[in-house]
Amino acid sequence: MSSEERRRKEKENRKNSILKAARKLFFERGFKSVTVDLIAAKAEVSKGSIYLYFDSKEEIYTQILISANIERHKLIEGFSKMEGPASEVLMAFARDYVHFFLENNELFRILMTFMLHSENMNLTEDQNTQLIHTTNENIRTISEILQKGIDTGEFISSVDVRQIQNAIWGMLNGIISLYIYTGAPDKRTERIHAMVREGLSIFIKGIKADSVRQNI
Amino acid sequence: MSSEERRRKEKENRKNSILKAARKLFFERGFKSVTVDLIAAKAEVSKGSIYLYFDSKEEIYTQILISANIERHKLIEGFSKMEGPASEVLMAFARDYVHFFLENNELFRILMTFMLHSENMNLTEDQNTQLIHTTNENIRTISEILQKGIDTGEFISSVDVRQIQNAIWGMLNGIISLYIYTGAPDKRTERIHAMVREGLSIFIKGIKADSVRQNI
DNA sequence: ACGCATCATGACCGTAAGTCATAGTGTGGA
DNA sequence: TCCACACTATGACTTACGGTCATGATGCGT
Repeated sequence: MSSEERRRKEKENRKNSILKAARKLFFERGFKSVTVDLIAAKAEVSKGSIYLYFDSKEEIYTQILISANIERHKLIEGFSKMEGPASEVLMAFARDYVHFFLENNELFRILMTFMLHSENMNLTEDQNTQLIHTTNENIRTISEILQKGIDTGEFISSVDVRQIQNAIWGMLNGIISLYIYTGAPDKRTERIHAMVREGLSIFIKGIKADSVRQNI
Repeated sequence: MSSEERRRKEKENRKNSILKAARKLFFERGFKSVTVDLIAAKAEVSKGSIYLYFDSKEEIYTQILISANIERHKLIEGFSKMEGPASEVLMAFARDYVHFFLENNELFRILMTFMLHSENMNLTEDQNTQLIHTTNENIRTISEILQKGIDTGEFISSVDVRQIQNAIWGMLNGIISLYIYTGAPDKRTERIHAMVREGLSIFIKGIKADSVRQNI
């Protein structure tokens, strides 16, 4: 039915405009200092309406990461199909990943908050699953690059791809946390990227086929 | 003066017993669901007294990490003086570090909360400095181990020790976050340790002198 | 024994998340 | 055209919690 369809669409729009307002506020001031009343004011709806579309402030916060994940997924699909040595693709991916979260500081905080406090986020099973799914979808790229490297003989085949994916992901997240903490803008950014480059290239050296001949 | 000294001591005791009560509660229920009234009840003091010793709930939370850092420092001093190949010492350190935070989940959350939200923690400059200092003191061990490895020729000398220290630290923290998120106890613990072992050993391979002969 | 300084207390305040009774709006049928 | 009904919007209200402060207790030096 056309009217029902329009209804659904309008509902989706309303939800999105709340999300958009919330996103802007959270990015400007962080989770704690943004009140639901503020979001309501910014989105030009009443507070009650917010709770018509979301169950809690935490859900709004989470939802922002989910939609960012989905958007981002489209942008990074290319990496796993990229030409050239897997090691270079991996470096490029890492650079992009770090760049993305340095530019979107608060998104990273959402990710970490979720990782560290998933139980206290009052999310439904569905929302939980969705967040995990979209996140996994994005980091799986690392596995794909690693696998390509193994297939072409560039990387040794004795590594557990999934585990290395997680180790690399962990390293990137850890480095980003470090940056967010030391916090300074500008110059610091370049140092972080240097750290990622150096750290990852050592890592790559460790899985390169020709550097471990004696171990095979 | 004896009476003034006793006063100071009693004050310190009071502070410690509040800290002890708070620690127990935070470890059981996490930051958010522990109220200051609860801490007061557990420590058998009034709420007002709590604020005689601490400026904010966040300060209590932070102080717990600081004292844990200090205690832990005594325990890990040994690592940098440990006999044997630096790579093995590094592995042992990593295992210990991860083990510590897996056992003390909430301490890790405090660390990360501080790293991600240091501005919103309402800490005085002093408290801030103290936390940074004690944390640095503990992770500097990594640098010391790396340096020893370089000095004995086990590791290549072309690496930036400080940067590698941070990369390794980041990796460990990232992996711990991942664990806390996937959360399951028991079996998961062994998988995490396996991930740390594999990740770090690849890393070590990347900085070992004899695996990069062709790069020198 | 008195006065002063320090410490302890819990009623109280302000703020913010979340709820709900009430009001508005648009749609389908008479 | 108008009515009834379902769905949506609203903001005053409730509740909970961090933090404060006026009042009272305690003990030390004189």
